[in-house]
Amino acid sequence: MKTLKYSRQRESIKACLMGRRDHPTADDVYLSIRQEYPNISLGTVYRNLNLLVELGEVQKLSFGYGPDRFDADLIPHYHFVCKNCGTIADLPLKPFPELNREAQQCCEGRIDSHSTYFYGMCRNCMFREPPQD
Amino acid sequence: MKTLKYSRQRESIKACLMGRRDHPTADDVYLSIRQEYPNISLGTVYRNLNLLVELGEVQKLSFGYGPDRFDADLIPHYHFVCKNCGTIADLPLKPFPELNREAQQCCEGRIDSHSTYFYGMCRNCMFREPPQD
DNA sequence: AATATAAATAATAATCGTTATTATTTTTGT
DNA sequence: ACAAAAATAATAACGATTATTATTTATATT
Repeated sequence: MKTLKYSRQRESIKACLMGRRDHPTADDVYLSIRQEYPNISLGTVYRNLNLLVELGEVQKLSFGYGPDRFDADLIPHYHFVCKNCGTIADLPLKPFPELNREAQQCCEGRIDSHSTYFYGMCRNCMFREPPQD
Repeated sequence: MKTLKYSRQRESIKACLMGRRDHPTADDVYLSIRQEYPNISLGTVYRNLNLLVELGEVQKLSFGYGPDRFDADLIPHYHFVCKNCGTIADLPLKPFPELNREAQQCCEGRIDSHSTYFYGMCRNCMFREPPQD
């Protein structure tokens, strides 16, 4: 069988993710880790991020456009995406289980989960941008 | 200003989308249109699909993995994704505006919309696949 | 501590989905 | 019929991600 072996790179990747709140992309993580391990390769970052997702230690966020993001905060929560600047923010909002129940009532298959992203304009952009007409 | 000109290819693309319920990818549409216009190019399909989305005549679906899908059904509704076979199904479920309201209460920016996808196993796969342990 | 193994790595190529470029064709207004 | 603008087919380029491979590293066993 395939056993998991320790790797300092993986530790560093996980530590990096746990240390930030900005939902970095694989490339963001790569740039950050490079300061400690200057010749880590991007492929290693991707492989370990995916591994951590499989292990359930990290979650991957995919919303419509741009590269995927990673989040080490395992407490279930929704995300907000600013359509203007692309920033992702955590919403301190517990996922609604009743959504799955509602959907189940009109679905012939079995519903296990849902993913919801909220879109709009973040506070920063609201002040910086000209008001919409 | 930039005016829109008729194109038979665009008409065919829209007709194709309106004629099917399976949420095809750009490539699916391409293969279908090729029967009528054997040397249409994939770029033309992408360009027109995006144009139709901008015009609000078609919606684009992006959920986590794989290529984007397109849907000519403009009545707002949610979608179900089978994690086993990848099929997309419409859920005859009106989007919940209260979701936006709930999220707005704990968001400093302005929330305009949300996108929700439900994941699970479709009826077909439930019967075909060994029951999960 | 030395050795054998299996897994992880860095470097790099390859893939996938999509967008950009450009010379040519088609639409449309005069 | 003609000119101007837009759309096209063909193709190159792109960004994000995965696959390949020779080398290095971690770990279990001697």
